[in-house]
Amino acid sequence: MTGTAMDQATRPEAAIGKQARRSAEMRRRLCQAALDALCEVGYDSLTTPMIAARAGVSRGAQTHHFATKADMLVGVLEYLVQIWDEARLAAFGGKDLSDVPFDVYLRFAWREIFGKPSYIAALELMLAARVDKALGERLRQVLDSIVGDRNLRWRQLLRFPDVRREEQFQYMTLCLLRGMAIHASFNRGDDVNEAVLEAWIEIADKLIAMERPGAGAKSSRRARKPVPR
Amino acid sequence: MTGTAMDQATRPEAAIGKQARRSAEMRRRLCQAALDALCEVGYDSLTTPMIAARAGVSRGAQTHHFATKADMLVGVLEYLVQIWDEARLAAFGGKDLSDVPFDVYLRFAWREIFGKPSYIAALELMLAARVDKALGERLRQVLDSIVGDRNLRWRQLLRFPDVRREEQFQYMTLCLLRGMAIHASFNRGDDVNEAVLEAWIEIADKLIAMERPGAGAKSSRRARKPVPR
DNA sequence: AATAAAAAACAGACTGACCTGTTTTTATTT
DNA sequence: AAATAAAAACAGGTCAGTCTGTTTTTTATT
Repeated sequence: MTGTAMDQATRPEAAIGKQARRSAEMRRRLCQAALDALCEVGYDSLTTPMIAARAGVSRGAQTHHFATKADMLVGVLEYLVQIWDEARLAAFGGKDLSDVPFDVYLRFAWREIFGKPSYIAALELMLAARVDKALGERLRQVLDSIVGDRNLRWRQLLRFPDVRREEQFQYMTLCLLRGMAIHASFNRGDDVNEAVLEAWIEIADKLIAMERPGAGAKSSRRARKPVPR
Repeated sequence: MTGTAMDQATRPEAAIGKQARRSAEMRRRLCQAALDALCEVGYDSLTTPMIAARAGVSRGAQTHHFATKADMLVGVLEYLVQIWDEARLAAFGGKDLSDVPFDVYLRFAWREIFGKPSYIAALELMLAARVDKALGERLRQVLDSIVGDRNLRWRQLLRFPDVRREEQFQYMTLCLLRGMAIHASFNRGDDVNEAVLEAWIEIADKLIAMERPGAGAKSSRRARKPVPR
């Protein structure tokens, strides 16, 4: 019906016109409401009327912007990705991550992304994608669109000579963070996650030191210039 | 109404009577059907009529054994835990795990438990528990009932002098496996999990060697008697 | 042991509520 | 005036829980 969700949702809201701005604002409100609802009631109980009500708009307005529920869900994930981006920019700016110690970045990732309730929403979407193949394809597309940038950031962060091992390390950390998110959700009131995070940092520091070319034991915590050149 | 689910589901089906056996069989069929359905259509689309239909029983029979949907879900998790137990027994018997190398156990855990589609079902239940507090309490109770045995097994497996660090290591591995399960579900057709598993084994071996008292580099892969005594 | 009473297992239908997607109407912008 | 945005009502379908009735098994009684 309308253009794809991404076209409008991610388009920088420049001076395109009044209705475009109104439209973008409405989409944002709906996505925010949907995300809140998803966090609060869970994927299973999430309904389109409820999203509209929370956004304070009619169902008609909603269906105009998001024709189907799947469209709405894709919109939510795009919105989330946007939030993550903004959080990263707020923490590190657009700067090269070569100067950021691994533990600093990891703590940021847990605190601002994986440890937040909204990440559970993302997980629920991913699990829902398992059975709804069409939705899954669209969600994967959203996440794939940032995988390139993410790899680049990790490249700056770790700078393993062996890129294959670097990727392994990256995915391992990702799996760990996701697992921690689940643990935090299910066994709440449990401080084991903090300990696990610290333990992984400890291990990671050693691993990074081992993988890097001129390795000293604590090389990862004090970063130096990106490339000696 | 009837006794708790566990009483009947886990009670050894000895000569208690014809009715008890029939009941246990029916519960088993329903739980198996519910698990299958959960794996196939996902938590969101799981319905009670659909479970009954798959089990080939009437809805009346179903509601007799599981009055509410939540009862049914608790039953599924109990059933799953039972399956995991059986898989472990089939692989290692009831024997002490002190002789089992870590990598063997970890590979088993991935192959027979976390890497299976049914583990996603368990994850979906855990995520559903986030919003349904009452269900969550019951599910946690089911899983808590095995946490003692699990800790014992890991104690045999790892034998860290520092139990605190051992627990850390255990939870770290658990988080990793859960994260891998999600990755396998969402990004299927991806062999990165195997690599991550191997990488973790490699790291773990070193960690185990470091934590153990008389440590040689490869001490973890060739296990020796539980306690020198 | 035989029979009557009670309890448990099973079957099928019903209901009130709610959800998704669609269609029809009204308002706002260009 | 034309097109887009928003509102409101509608239609078809489904689900969870409940209820009534039937069959099978167990227990109590004589």
